[in-house]
Amino acid sequence: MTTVKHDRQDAVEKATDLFWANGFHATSMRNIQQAVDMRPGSIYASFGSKEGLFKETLQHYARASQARLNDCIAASTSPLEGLKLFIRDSVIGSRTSAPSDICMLVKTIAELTNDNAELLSEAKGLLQQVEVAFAAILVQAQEQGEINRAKTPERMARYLQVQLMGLRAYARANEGDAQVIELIDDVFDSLHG
Amino acid sequence: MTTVKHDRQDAVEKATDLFWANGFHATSMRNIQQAVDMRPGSIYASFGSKEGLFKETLQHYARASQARLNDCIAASTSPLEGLKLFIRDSVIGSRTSAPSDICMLVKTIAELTNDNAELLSEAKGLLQQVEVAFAAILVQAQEQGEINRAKTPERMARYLQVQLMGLRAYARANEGDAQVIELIDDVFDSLHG
DNA sequence: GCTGGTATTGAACGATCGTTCAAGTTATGA
DNA sequence: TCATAACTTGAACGATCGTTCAATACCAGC
Repeated sequence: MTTVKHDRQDAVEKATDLFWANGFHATSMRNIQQAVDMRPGSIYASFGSKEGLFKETLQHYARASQARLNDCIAASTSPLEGLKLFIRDSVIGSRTSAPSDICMLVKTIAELTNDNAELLSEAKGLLQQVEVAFAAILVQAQEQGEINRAKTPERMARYLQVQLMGLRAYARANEGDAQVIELIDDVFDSLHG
Repeated sequence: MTTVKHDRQDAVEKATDLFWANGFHATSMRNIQQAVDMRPGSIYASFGSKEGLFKETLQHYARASQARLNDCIAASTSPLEGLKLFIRDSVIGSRTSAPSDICMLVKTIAELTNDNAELLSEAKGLLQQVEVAFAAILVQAQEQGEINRAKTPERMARYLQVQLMGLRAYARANEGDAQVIELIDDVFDSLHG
């Protein structure tokens, strides 16, 4: 059923791509109006403000990331391999298909300050949810004996989060894929030891 | 000798703090005019444009970072310990004293796009210089037998770069220092193995 | 077919953006 | 002391920013 009412979900997705590619400040409402084919009045009726729309795109991005993580786990024979697939896909895959190499949440906490305190803490909170998801998967990996129990799942999840942030930032700064793949292998080798 | 001519170096330093804290787009020329106590004409006579000034601040930041790295090496008994001191200081020290937790160069490549291609590649180039400096120090560490020669200095320098980027981003996203210190110890433990 | 509410339109608002430049001020050398 | 060069000033420019709102178009229920 097609309605005259604009598709909210579609608008959020298109806005996400713009914000992800260009950041909060460098994306103007006029850029968004053009991308989603809505006039300012409709956008403001739906989302309230630029900040309101941006907040929804952050949540949309995080939701999509969680779904991709679940897919990677489901497609793999073990939890740890699923994690590696996810990280590989996040770091390498984003280079061509995604709007930016860098994680949108990391990009956001890098760009924003206390001038946009609510958006900043929203991004921080969503990042912590990712870490929690990592920890849950690592618990399974420990139970299945894939990794030893020398370190707590929380500590390893923290470690993985640092690696993912660092790898994606590094991938943005440097062109070659080969070196990055090598680095990812190093990360998962160190998890077994 | 105090001249009526404004102090270029001082202006660059103050502009660096502003750009580092708020990013390129969120820092207006009027913010800078106020911080450096210059009128627009003088600034544009000295630096040409906002982009020109920003480029100089990137170079100033990189120069200061290199100097701090040298200081850390000089203050330590071994190359590897000097590196650890540098990374510790970069990640923990920046939390209170510096304008931002995150490396200004990483923040820049996260924020900017091809709309500011020259600034983007300038930041990338300066980041590569840091990696080269890491590699040179790791060569010394290998010669002194601090770390084995299983991996090339370039590969380990790449690894360190990823860690530094990741740790500083993580430090921005999460409050506690203790967890970050733990993570840094993990990094240098893995370098010996 | 008419009516009442809901959604959309696009011109317009004041604020702020990066930048320019004629006018004014200060230092220099003869 | 005065002409000239060097530097600073601050008002002003056009463009664009996020946002508003009266006018218009649309559709459901009677």
